[in-house]
Amino acid sequence: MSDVARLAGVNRVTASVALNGSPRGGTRVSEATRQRVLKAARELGYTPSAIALALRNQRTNIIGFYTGHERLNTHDPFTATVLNSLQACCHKHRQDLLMFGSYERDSVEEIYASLSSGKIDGLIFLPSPRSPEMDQLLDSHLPVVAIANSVPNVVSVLVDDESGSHLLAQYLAQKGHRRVMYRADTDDHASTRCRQDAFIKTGKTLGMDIVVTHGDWEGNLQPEEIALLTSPPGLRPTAVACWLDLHAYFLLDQCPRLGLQVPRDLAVVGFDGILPRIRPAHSLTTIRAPWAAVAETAVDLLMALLNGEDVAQKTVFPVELVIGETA
Amino acid sequence: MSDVARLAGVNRVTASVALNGSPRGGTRVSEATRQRVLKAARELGYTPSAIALALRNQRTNIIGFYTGHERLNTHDPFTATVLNSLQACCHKHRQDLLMFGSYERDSVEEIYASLSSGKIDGLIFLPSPRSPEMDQLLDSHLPVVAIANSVPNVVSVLVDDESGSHLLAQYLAQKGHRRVMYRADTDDHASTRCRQDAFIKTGKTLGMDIVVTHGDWEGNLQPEEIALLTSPPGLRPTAVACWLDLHAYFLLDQCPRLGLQVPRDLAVVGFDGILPRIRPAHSLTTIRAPWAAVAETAVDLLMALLNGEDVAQKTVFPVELVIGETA
DNA sequence: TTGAAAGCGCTAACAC
DNA sequence: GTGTTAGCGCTTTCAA
Repeated sequence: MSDVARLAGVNRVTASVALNGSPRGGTRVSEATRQRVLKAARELGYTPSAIALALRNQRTNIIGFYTGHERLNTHDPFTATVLNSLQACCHKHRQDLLMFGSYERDSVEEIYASLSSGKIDGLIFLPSPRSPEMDQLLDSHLPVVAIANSVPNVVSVLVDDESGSHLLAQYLAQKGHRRVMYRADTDDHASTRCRQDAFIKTGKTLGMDIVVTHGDWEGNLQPEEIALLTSPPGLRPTAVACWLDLHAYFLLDQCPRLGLQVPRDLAVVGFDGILPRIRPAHSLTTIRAPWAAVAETAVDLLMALLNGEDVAQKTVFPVELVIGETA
Repeated sequence: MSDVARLAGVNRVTASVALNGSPRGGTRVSEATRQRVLKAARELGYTPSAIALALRNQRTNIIGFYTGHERLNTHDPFTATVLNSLQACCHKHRQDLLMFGSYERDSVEEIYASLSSGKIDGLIFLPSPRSPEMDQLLDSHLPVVAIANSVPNVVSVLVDDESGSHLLAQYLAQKGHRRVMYRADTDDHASTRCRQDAFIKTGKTLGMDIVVTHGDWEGNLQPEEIALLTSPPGLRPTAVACWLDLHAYFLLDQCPRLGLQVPRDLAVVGFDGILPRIRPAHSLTTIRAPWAAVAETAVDLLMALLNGEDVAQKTVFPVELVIGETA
């Protein structure tokens, strides 16, 4: 910019104001000088330095996306959907999106340092299985908005997990299912626990016998789950509810191998309603939630937070039952 | 850091050196002072400012990922795979990954300004349909590595498109197919053109009649394609080769509606071999390429470029034929 | 072994 | 309408 100023024959500050306006919007430079400065800038191919601006303004216009303690898996349809929407919404606000993926071997201190280095103005946090303790981070002054899982003392954008589970249990009960297996999350998040508790509560009320099982954290079937599913027809569950669509799809893949025909021998339902880009083999009965809106709202709220506005601590989006061919 | 220095009773620069070492690695501070500084830093919860460092060193340790002119679609299995791998590899190099998604309405100037604002040290470029002209960008001094499509004068990491198409044409010919439809990319990239040309060349040599068609840019079937596929058995193609797996999957979805049973009535092959996280309805015959390695290599090369090393202008990875149930 | 000076690129606040 | 000053947080060069 010094060069631009020199070429235009003005002071650096004048150039700055000519290019980017003055603090209180007042006309500072004459039209003639402004034109001269603009011309000089064009000739020199001047591009403002985002870094210098960031240092000056204490604001980078970058927001971070952090998913916790396995590396960011963009293959995951849920993560992909959220990421897509975050990206679009950041763009709308003229912010950039920085991806944080941490690994097992990273210490919490490292993550903390990385997150609070000033590189980002705020953080969108998608709590995931095996996130490290985030207390320190959340105690810091970095504005954070959590997605999908409520985190104490953090602005959170959620979907109505309770209603979703309620709808599913009701639907299965109405279809006559009384012995039901619930494939729960291995980790204990507010949201996943809520889905589980609500399902069990409604199910019990409607006369269901519910057995809770856990896949591994990727959703693969465990030996005890296989044992249960292959026990004699009068004993084995007639329906399985999975806490996440992905896990339901994995189960559906295994059914032929287990000699189970869906939905005749086994009904399967999921939760999240995200349609993969490539149509899967089964059309799943599930709960659909407006994840794009969730992500967009999260960014909007984060921007509001950055502007010093007060925002709602919790935003909850409604969900709906989508009936597919699996239950 | 001033605070840390004050608390430790030393000068700012002494603190700096104590925390991060001196330029030429010489011992500069006594162990006693170093300990005092470290202690002070811990007490004050000091975190270095990435921005100040960036301004000082002219290096942000952020690298950008740019896919051109529609918004970054992380839902796309190909993009997801690349992104995943980029993220992991950036982490390995202790770099952060910044996502650039641009939209139709963004002018090339805006994109250029954004990319060359100094926010990123270098760029991974995934040329995609409808990328804007990047000449200006590529003329700039921003180090760039292109993925999947070779770009003139830019370091590129590619897969062997020619061999892939050759293998596919050979396979289809050997299965007896003589009337073949080639679903080409709507845009004219080096890589996609290479796939198409090689397929046609090998196919012709082996006695095939090849009709080239184009889906829309998302891969949906167009009226003329439907007309072709539903023409009388003796006339219509017996096989379809798609330039991208995604488009093959879209076609496969439509086949039942067109009264075509795969592979009896129609053989379908794709190109890229990326397995979606959720198993699709069909196991596709395709060309598999090591995309994770491609992305990783791209980051490695970019880092080398940033360190002022000379790197190969082109890196080409081999591919292999994967036989599924669709051809 | 430590301190002082200078500067990375930019702009709010204040003179003139 | 324009120029001067000072400082965002840090580090390299040089002098003590």
